[in-house]
Amino acid sequence: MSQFLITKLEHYVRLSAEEKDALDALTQVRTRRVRSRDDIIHEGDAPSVINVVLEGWACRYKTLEDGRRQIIAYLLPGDVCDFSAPVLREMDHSIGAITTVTLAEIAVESVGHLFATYPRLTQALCWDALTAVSIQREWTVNVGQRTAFERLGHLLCELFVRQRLLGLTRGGVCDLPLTQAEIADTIGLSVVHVNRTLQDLRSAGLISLGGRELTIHRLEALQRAVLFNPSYLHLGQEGRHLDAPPPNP
Amino acid sequence: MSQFLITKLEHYVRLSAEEKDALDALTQVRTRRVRSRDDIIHEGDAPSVINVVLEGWACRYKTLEDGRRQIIAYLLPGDVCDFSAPVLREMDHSIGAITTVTLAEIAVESVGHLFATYPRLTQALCWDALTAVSIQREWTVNVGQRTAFERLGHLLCELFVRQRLLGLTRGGVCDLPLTQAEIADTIGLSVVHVNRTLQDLRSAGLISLGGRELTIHRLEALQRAVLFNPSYLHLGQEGRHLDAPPPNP
DNA sequence: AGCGATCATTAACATGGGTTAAGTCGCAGG
DNA sequence: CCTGCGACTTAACCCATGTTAATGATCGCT
Repeated sequence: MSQFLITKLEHYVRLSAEEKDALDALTQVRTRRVRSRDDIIHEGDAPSVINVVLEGWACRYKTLEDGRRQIIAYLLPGDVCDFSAPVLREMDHSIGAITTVTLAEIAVESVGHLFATYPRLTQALCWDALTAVSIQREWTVNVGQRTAFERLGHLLCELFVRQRLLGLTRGGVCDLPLTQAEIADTIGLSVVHVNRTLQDLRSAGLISLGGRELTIHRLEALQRAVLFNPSYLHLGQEGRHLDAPPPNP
Repeated sequence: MSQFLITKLEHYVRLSAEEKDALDALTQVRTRRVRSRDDIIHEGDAPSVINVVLEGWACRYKTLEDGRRQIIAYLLPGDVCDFSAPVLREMDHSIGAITTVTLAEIAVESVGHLFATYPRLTQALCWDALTAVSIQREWTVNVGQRTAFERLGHLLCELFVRQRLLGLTRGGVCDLPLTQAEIADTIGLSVVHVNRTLQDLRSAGLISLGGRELTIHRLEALQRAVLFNPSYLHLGQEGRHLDAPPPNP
């Protein structure tokens, strides 16, 4: 069930069978299904459980009073939605389902117990949470400094590499269940310009995109073209050989 | 010494004298002084201690290969530089001193001891760390969705409110030791446009800025004009009355 | 007091990306 | 089979912001 979470954590720390079982047990107690486009948690809520994505894509987002929306993060299988809930109480942003999403609902106390019992697991979950923060910082760089072409390419690189980490890619191909409007709200561009920029990436022979599927034809070339340096993903030992950053002289 | 850190944490959780003393003791063991413009930690470093700003301003930043720079966060007195260091090892970004900065260097083990001994303190520090992440998310929204005018105003609001939390404001006045180039690299604009936008804010009668000092003449009006909603700062009980968000119908 | 450096300001001009408005395609539902 | 809706695409036009460059202020240092 929590296969993806385990796969991800094992890139940081090797887990014992016992630890994996404990994690697996937790995610099976209670699950929830949220339909595409519905909210998983809404800003202002004080969730009483911790949600983990088991299947499907979700996103964090914030909406300004006048309707402008910024997608702040994508949550893929194995990602934790609301680590902050037990401490901060009120959500300062919403989480929405992109596709239909299956969630594990985990009681806060069971997580506390997990932490107290398995230090290695705790370490791995910390690593994961800190990596999420690092991704957030990189996104600030992305919208702050990069051109439209770079922003879009960078986003696609990230989503591809993150999926590869989960074993969700097939060669140079991966899912990409986003509309262009969602992409636009992610990288701070208009839909029209996302479309234009997508054409540029296609005609540069770097990617194909359509039918919810992304193909990256030359990952290294794309990475170089958009200044994508995967070190912010903190792939760790296991990850590093999977995705050697382009040797940058 | 760690007065600002304590002041900040007390907005989240009331601390006992013993807890405050413990915190204070930690920050007095070893301090370091870094001159304006020098780096406190550089990307790729694996710091062996945890740095806390005692005095002065610092910033997190990332540099792209071609020299573009994005400031990712400001660190004010009481802010922790590198909570992630013990887990992730390598820094994925740099931290630089804006003004001359005094740091407390705290051994990782003493923090572990602190956590084990004082649960309330642990909770407060978690709250603080999670708030920092929330600020990072808001910055993504800021550069992604807001106009130049809103971005700049939003940044100024944040820096003012954060300083007020520390007791560092004098009426509507606070320090602002940033150059326009630094502001530009923070909100993803050119220096020239920051200057223009600053003129707009001034001629709207909202602020005065000069000589490292910012005056906000009408905070509520400014907040409304730039869609600043302080809830992402998670001010908590104590903070809320200090800074009532504009009642937003 | 004068010098050099850094920072702020302004003007003139260029452009990346936004806006508006059609038009097309695919597909779920009646 | 038609209808309607959501997503994608394209074109024409426009404006917010970038670029370049020159001029002033400010300030620490000698």
